[in-house]
Amino acid sequence: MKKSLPRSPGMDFERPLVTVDVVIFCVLEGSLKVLLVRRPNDVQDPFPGRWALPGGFVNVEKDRSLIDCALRKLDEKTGVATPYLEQLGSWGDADRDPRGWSSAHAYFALIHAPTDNEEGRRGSADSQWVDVEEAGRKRLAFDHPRILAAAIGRLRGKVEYTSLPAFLLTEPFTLPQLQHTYEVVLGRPVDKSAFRKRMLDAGFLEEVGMAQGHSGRAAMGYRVRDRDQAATFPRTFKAGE
Amino acid sequence: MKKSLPRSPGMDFERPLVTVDVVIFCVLEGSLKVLLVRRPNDVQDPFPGRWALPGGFVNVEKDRSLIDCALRKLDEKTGVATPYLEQLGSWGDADRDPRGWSSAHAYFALIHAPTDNEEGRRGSADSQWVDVEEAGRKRLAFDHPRILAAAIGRLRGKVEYTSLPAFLLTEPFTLPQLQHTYEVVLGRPVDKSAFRKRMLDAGFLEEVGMAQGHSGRAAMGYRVRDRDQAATFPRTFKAGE
DNA sequence: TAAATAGTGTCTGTAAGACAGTATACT
DNA sequence: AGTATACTGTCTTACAGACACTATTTA
Repeated sequence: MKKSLPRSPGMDFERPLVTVDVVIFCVLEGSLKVLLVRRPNDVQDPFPGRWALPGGFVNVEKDRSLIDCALRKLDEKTGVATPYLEQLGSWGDADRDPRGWSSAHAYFALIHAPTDNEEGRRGSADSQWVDVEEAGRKRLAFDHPRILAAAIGRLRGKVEYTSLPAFLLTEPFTLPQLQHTYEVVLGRPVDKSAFRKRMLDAGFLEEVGMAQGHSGRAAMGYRVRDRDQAATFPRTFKAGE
Repeated sequence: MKKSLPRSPGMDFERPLVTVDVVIFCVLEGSLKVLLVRRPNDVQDPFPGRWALPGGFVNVEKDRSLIDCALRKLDEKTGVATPYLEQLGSWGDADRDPRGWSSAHAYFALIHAPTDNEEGRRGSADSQWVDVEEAGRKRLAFDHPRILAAAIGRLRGKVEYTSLPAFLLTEPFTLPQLQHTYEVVLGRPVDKSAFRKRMLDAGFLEEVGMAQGHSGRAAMGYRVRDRDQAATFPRTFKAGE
């Protein structure tokens, strides 16, 4: 297969290792969590037994593209096939992997909280949902601390002016639920009236019937109109309630 | 060197090709330009003779990191050592390079217009400053059309709420010059009064004495306070003058 | 003194935060 | 009826766009 062109004379140099890592977020038990996996406890392996972001080498046979590779890893770890997925950046240098010059393509994904029957809410022995604050303090493998920090920074930043938190909820959801998700990610309260105006004016939500089930007045249920892209607002949030 | 750990059994798979490409912008003759290079006219080579973005394979021996590699390519093509440099994204799949599965790390750089004595203003036979509109219509090598489109989109987008155009000018510059640069990149006029308030309030500029030399009233000269990061504004521009 | 360009002041519209008020569900 | 929650209306403030005005330079 391939090598349709004659092998150029300049092509016989050492190639870097290429990995894809995915920072997977969800909101669970009222706080923002990230999925960490435990590296195999094998002395052959770099960082044995340490927590790390899910990821691994690109498989030239199986993966048609970087995004395919990211989706594959996400599906393997969470069973979620259609998340919000965004490229975060890439990190590559001679020292980040003891096995050699390596470059990592990092993605970040937003998924709704796992239900009790899938894979267990709290994770398993080699895979766990960890509070972002706590994950930031852990001594993760490779340069995953800076990748995680970049992901959290990007998420917190974009929440100020996009509809990203909508992808952290199961549909349909109500505006109070969405507001709560914003508050969890931002780490501060936001004004109810301003919040509702903002979300409804942005026009990315679609009414989908009343949602009942708890005490108090019933709320309108919504879903996002176009799950392939986030809405952006013209202005950032200010202080709050 | 390296290979300090025993070669793991799972490490003998095919590695993708890894390249770094740089989208280099400047403002020349009143319009936004991008640097294109001509690929060698060699049948061994993919896309012989076609225009492409400057870039090439990561050299594991010479490049300590991806950014180093990007800076090296920029310096080789333009002689500029301290540009504004930002990671744009990465593109990788089985088909973008006929020589095999390849991934490209793309950066974009903003530099001031080349002076007449360096390398020639319009470029040379194998390297040319091209208007972005025209470059967008060219049939560039590889998937460079989509990388270029992403870079232009990112630049135009960020100009709405950052100080990026300041990096397209030689220091010191005046506020009218800066406004003109914004207008060139945005492709539309902006209001003078609002513009000045915005720039001065953002506090990223530093007065550096009056600038004379042409007809009309002399203007204050400025330089950016911290060349390592762009300022961001709370709001986006609206329509204009 | 006129032309050209730099810089300022004032008005207005828009949109968000504050917060109190109204509506509708369940017990 | 009372409580809990969803939703709306009104006031105020901040800030950007519009645009006319003043200031300072060169010809």
